[in-house]
Amino acid sequence: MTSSEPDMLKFDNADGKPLGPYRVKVMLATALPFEGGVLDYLLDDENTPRIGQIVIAPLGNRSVPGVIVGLSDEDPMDKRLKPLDAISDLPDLSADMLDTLRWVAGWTMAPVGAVLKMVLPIKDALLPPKGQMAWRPAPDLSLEAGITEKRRAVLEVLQDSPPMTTSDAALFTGVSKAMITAMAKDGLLEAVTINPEDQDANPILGKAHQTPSLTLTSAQDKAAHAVKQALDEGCFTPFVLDGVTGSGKTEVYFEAIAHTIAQGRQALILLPEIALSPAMQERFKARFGDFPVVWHSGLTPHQRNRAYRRIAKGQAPVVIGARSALFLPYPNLGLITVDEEHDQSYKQDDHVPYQARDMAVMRAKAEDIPVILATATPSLETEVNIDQGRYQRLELKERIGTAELPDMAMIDLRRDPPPRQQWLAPQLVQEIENVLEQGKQSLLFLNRRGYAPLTLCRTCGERLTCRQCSAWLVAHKRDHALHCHHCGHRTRMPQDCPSCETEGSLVPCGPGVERLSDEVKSLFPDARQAVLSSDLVTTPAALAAFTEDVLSGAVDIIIGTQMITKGHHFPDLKLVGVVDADLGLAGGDLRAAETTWQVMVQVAGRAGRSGEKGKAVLQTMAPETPVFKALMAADREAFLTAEKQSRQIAGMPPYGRLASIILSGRDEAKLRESGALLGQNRPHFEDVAILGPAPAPMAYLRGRHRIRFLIKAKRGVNVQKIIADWLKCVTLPSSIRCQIDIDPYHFM
DNA sequence: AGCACGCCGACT
DNA sequence: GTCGGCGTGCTC
Repeated sequence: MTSSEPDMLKFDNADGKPLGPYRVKVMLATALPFEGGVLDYLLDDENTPRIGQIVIAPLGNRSVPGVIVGLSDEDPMDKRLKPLDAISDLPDLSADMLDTLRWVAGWTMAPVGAVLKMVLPIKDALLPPKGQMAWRPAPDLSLEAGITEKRRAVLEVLQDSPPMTTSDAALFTGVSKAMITAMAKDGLLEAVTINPEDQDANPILGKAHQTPSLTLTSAQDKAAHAVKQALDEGCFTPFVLDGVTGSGKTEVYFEAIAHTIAQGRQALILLPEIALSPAMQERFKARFGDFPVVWHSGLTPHQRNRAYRRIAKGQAPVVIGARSALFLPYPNLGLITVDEEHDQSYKQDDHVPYQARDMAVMRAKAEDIPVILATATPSLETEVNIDQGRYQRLELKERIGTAELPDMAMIDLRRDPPPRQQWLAPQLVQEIENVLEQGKQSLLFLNRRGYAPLTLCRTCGERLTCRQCSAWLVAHKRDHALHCHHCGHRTRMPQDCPSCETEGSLVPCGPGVERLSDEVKSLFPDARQAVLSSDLVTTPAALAAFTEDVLSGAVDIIIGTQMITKGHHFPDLKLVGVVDADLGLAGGDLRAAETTWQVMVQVAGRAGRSGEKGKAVLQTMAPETPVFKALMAADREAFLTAEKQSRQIAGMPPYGRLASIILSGRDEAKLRESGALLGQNRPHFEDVAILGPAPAPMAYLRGRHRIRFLIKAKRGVNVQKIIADWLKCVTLPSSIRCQIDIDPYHFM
């Protein structure tokens, strides 16, 4: 092996004969607690090990994906060593990719194996699919021989097509599967093996970049040009594509993607899960002539397998995916786009708590490629990165066509309150009435699923809470049940108070979209309404039906949760009412003001996109709040400046650093003990404040009590190191779980 | 983290 | 008499 092939392990001896068998070090794609998540395995001398090679290894009684990270210098003849189960046919992970994984693990303080699991999420997809049995007409067949018309028709179809499986043949020729097998038995058909992946061998969109691009506005063209230049230079450049709804951001990044395809490289588009609608895919197809490969949690195992192998083999030029698509092993990544960059769902706490937007920038840096963060309302973190010269802003100021931003108005709920048990102020009701008379559409935005967020007992004051969590149970009218939005627990709505047993004493408090729907029905009995929430619209088909109803004008009043803010275009929308603008401001959430601002700009952007000026009305108890003042003045700069200042003064991200440690356990006393132990051993640094132990935001979740420490540090501090050193000096009982979250989003 | 082994309660 | 709870321990 020459030094120009650094990934190839040195394994030859002086005679040039392989030194086998090998004892290889394999990083396993599962969260193992010990050093590096690496175990040794036996590789027979039939195979030549390479660093980055994807394998499947036995572990206990299971079999898990892994990647070869080196050769062990210990004894390869060790009896305890297990041989690898299989070696993948997929391209190796690059050294850069392995470095990125280790970096992500270090940053998130997650085991590397947990990060590798995001790269190798499905074991089955690492090996080629089994060949399928298919049929074609027997070669020396004479059609004259007395066969039935039906059989002759089947043969004619199969003559002109590639071999088909039994069920495909039956489907395409319109006969039963039994007929196909009977024909095979009679020697009319010949069995051949087909590889189900053959049809994927030629990448789709092979000629996509030749599709004539749309006419871009000068601002769009300028933005697209900047990204194309970075693509040509082939270097890491983070862009922020900043433009209001309707300014044509999608066309710009589509243009950059076309350029990436033309370079023969892969492009990845990350979207918030919910925005992965068929509508987005259609839009893509309209531009590129074919559908992209999609990646999200709703795929069937077969679809996942197929998408994964196409991605890993470089046969998917464009991938549109949710955050989990970020760490897939693209062999030839050329561009990453993070759409709706500000969307907080990019930061999620599943197995590895990471901020997908930031990791996308890291990945782009490791791959030395450009990355586009697209948004109408940049997150504060992104704004600061622009200020400090790390990101380059591409501004799309012009709004396409003649549509203008809506007029903004505020309703002070203290001066103009709605009647008891109602949530629409008289002024808003009047506005809806006017719009109805014009035959246009209104949208009411309320970010609360269900019927009522709280049920309480009129007699004893009991508030119904989840027994597994400490959260309020949300009443849902549709199924007459109480739902816990934290753990998914459901119970039938009780008749009597579970605490004092008074009959019929329970009353729903506050509005959810279902209750708002009732109110609209009683106020406007003749108006046609549609509700969009994740409880009622659960499938892509239902979402498509909803969209169709709105677009065809079969709906007068739309009621929606946050789901409504993602990527729909309703041209007849004249009015947007934000029912409770204060919702996002309640509680001590760091990003509450930012979220409220973003949601309002997004929702307001829905109104009046087709030429006429729309109107956005916000109902609030606190019109003097700076967020609302800035919004009314349409003064984005004033809002951002105020928000940056308050974060800077508080030493909060992005000016300071935050981390949280959550300890959880079923035994509350034991948990307290562990909390106290950790608290006693806290380190003391000048630039670091460690708060806690305190009850975690969800003090009781899924049957586990939770306490939390919050680490607040100055910007340059290595919090990961501090936490690692701190945890090293205590041993927690195994029944206590310890979760670390770097830059947590929920910590009220 | 999984997953098995292993010892104590409510049920076909 | 079993199914099933989660405590403990191991994975090359």
